[in-house]
Amino acid sequence: ILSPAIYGEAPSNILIYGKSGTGKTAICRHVINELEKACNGRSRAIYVNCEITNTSYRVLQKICGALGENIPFTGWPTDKVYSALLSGIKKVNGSIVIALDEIDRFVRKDGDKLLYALTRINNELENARVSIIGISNDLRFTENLDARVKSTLSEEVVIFKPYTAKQLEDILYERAKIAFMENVLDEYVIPLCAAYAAKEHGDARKALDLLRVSGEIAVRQNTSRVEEKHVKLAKERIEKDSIVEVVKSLPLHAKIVLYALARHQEKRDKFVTTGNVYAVYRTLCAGIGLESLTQRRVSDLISELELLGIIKANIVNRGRYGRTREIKIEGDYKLIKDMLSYEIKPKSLESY
DNA sequence: CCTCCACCGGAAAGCCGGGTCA
DNA sequence: TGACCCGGCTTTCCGGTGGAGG
Repeated sequence: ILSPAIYGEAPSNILIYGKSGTGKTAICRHVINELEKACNGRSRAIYVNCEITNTSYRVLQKICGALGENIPFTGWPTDKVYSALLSGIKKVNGSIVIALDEIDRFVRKDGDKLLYALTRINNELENARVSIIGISNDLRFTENLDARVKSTLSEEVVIFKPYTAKQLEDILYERAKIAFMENVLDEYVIPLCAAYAAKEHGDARKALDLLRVSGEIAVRQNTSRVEEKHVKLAKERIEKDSIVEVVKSLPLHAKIVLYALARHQEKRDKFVTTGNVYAVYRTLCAGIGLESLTQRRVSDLISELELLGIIKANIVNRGRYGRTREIKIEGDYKLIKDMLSYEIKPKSLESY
């Protein structure tokens, strides 16, 4: 699709979709590098990761910087930045390919104004042409774009399918050759890593993490070989870490609700109802001198926790005893409880 | 077959911090 | 600088509901 750029012509705009770990970024960067090499300075290719550079201004600044127009990282009015961009572009006597990675994050935060400007910039140019590569892992992100932007941007759409287990294996074998000494990997280690990752929408990054952590665990255990059990341990550790991450970043009240649930579940292993959780939640709030939210809101928080996959909440009808949700923490509630008990310290823990 | 429990979940409006604009 | 807007979070209000028990 990009080959016209080699002759200084403008390639079509491209939208690339794919789940995380399917190689969008890696391939895009590689292709862009090759492109720059192939066209020998005639055309230019610029890569911007919008997850880090996530405001219009800074994206523009990045692009201008790459075109040799230095702009302070804050302070200029937008129109001045645009004219700097224009003069930067005019210096190039060919086409310019701009890759915007994680474009959905940026649009969510800053809207589509910049994209609109970029897709229309060609109208003001004579001998240079700009085309855009948008990379997103959200298939629906174009839905809330300006219709004109949407249609120009998706001249070409490329979808990256998730890797199959077999493909993941190939990738892992390739890397293992570099990372491990010969014959330290047990025969089933790589297929197992691949299989785990394939289950999670074929995420190659996950597969590689799994293999690396397995290796680290084996080293720490002073064994000379990496075996299946290490992979299993690695999987557990990665899962645990990600739960810890999610729980840490929860808003305060969600944490208290979760803590209430964990404490309740510790007492009785059975499912807990919304009413139960709410009662415990209120005493916890009172304990730390915090205004409690309404049950309606807590009900929503519970739904959010379920969406995050930390808890399970099924709606059940218990006839005479009403309709409610049966809630349970997925996996290790002790871990969650211990984590949160540091943060939430009721004055009277024993009151419940 | 009816009742009524104990919530669910939609709608609408208020609050608040942050940003925009003239 | 003040009027205004926006979006996220929260409250208020309320209609809806599947089935155990009468």
